[in-house]
Amino acid sequence: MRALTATEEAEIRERLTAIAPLSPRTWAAVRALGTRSSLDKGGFFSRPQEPATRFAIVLSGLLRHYYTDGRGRESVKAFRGPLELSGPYAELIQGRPSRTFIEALTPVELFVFRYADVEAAAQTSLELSHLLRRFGELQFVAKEQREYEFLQLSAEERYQQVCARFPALVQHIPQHQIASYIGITPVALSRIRARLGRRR
Amino acid sequence: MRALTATEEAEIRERLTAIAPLSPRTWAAVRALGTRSSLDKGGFFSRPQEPATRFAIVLSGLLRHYYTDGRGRESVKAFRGPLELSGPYAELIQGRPSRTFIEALTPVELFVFRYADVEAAAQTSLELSHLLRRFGELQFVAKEQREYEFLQLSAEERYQQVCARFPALVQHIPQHQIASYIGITPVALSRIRARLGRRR
DNA sequence: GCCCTTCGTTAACCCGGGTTAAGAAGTGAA
DNA sequence: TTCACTTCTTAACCCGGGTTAACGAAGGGC
Repeated sequence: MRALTATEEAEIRERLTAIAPLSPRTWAAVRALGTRSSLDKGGFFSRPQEPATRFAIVLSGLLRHYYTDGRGRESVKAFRGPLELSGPYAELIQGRPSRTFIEALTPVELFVFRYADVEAAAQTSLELSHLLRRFGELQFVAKEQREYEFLQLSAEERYQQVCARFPALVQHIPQHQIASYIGITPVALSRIRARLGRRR
Repeated sequence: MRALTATEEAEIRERLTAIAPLSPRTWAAVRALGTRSSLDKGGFFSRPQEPATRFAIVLSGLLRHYYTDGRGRESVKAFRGPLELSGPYAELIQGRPSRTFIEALTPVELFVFRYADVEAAAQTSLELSHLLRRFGELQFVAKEQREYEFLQLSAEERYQQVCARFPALVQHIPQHQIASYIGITPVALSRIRARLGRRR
């Protein structure tokens, strides 16, 4: 378990500062709470039934958040890449066991926090409390954006949004996972792609 | 503009306390920031283009959050009833102009806050900061639940969820607004209801 | 009373996406 | 190399929901 490189530290700090102001003291406290950790491709950062206790900042690699229904059908909630935050957030908030798989799509390096530690620190730090709040708010905005896409966009339009927003992702991720992310089957996505290809 | 009744005060306080702990001092500060206000049926608490500056606790009545796309098609994001919070939350958070209509479906009594006031107060109050955080987290959980419903439930199942969760609402709200809430057309909802009726 | 609007229902037709199945191409392991 | 597995594509068929239109019922305003 290596320490953070100077570059990684700077990146994380900048990332957090973009969410909310972060004094040197608070940053030092946050940094001390995290530990570096890695996952092999195919490994899991979270699985259903496990207690939800940790979240992480992605240092490198790509993760996928998903769950399965009773009949084993997967639904992809999100993909997370470098400097994004990953974890079973809804379950952490609610103090419930995890219901979501978080899987490494590539080898992944993480900077991991125990949620309870951060929460405890936020009890005495306005800055940290504010950071947690801003973080929750951003998560909310992202979900509302997704709600908008389901309410007002067709599957084809949702696919084009994904292509526009995460061009790198579309290259490197199995297509059926993108289909699941936009709420359709792999076959349907294949047809959409054929349609778009023909049309151009 | 009347003051809050003792009952209303107690209800609001209990409601906020259920979100996060609230000392007498903090409660007094919060209460002092709000003002009572009312809307006639059909009135708007928020409209697109307006600056997003306020949110409110519903004292009585029913509100509907929705937006329209370019072609005037409405999509309902949420319904809000007594003791729930209403406001263009995503826009408040982001400091952007409102994009959502918030319409009174019945005459409505509100206890209104200016978001900037509450934010400012949270700069010096850990308790208030925590309250805002918990509030954002709950909003997030609600949206994630909605994402789940779009990803894994059919329109018919989504309708049954609504019936189970908001039985009162289904009685009193125009059906086409419920259709919009679950992401289908009024005609489709009518067919689903006919199907369900036949089946039982 | 009347008109007008809103709301819900039903029917006909179309189309997008689900389902199943088959096959092609690529990848990895034995 | 061969076999197995995954991924993607295409086709055929079905079904749910969108669209349009017509109709009836309910409610408000005059």
